[in-house]
Amino acid sequence: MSARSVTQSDALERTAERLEALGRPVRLGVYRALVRAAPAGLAVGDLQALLAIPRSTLSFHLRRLIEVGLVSQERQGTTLICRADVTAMEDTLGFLQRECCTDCCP
Amino acid sequence: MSARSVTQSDALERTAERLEALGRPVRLGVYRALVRAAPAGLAVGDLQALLAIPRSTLSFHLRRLIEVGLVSQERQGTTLICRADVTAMEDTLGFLQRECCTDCCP
DNA sequence: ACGGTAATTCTGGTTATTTGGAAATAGCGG
DNA sequence: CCGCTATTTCCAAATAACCAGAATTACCGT
Repeated sequence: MSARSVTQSDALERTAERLEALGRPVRLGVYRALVRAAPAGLAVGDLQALLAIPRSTLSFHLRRLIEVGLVSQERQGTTLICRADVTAMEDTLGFLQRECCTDCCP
Repeated sequence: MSARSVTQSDALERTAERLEALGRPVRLGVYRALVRAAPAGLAVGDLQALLAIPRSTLSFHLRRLIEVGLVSQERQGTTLICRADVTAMEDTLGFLQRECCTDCCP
């Protein structure tokens, strides 16, 4: 309805989305590798070699992480550099900690 | 192999498991309600009234949260009191923050 | 033991996710 | 434009998740 429609339940949905994205060992592994490779990032091919999973499978999971804003890509010639977006993670942890600290440890 | 078999990838799997459990709006909502009701906790029936979802559906999702250690139950007569287990969440956030802080913000 | 309340498990139908090979796309160098 | 490398999209099959009604278990009071 209103222009300011970022309600609390939107935040819950967005957080859930990101948690779900990280809630699969393969994807959490991908994300971890990217965080460790920060700030330079890692090419898709490097990730593939590192994690030893088929290209198409990696691509599928990367897309998931990108869709929810946890990872971003930048093209450099023929290779795509992937980077973890720390802001998204901070937002997610922030929601969790806020929820955790409401009414129980003020 | 060894008795001390809690490897780093076990931690990754356990974390992923918990993130997946929280990675569904319904379950994140359940968990949030329980955190807010801490330390007293909430009966299953109260949760059901609060969230307005069918009993069996709530039961299904609660089991998920219990299996991964995020929620515990204590029987009080005929009612089951549910509580959020803060330790599990702290472990999960700890893993995430540790991963986030390796090589990128020392 | 019986009746009532609280909650779980059973069951099935439906929908979403994961997976990886094969084919298609994108960009560069010659 | 052609070949080459890097990566994605397409596709089909196997698996897993979700939902909610009906049947079941658990516990208490009388």
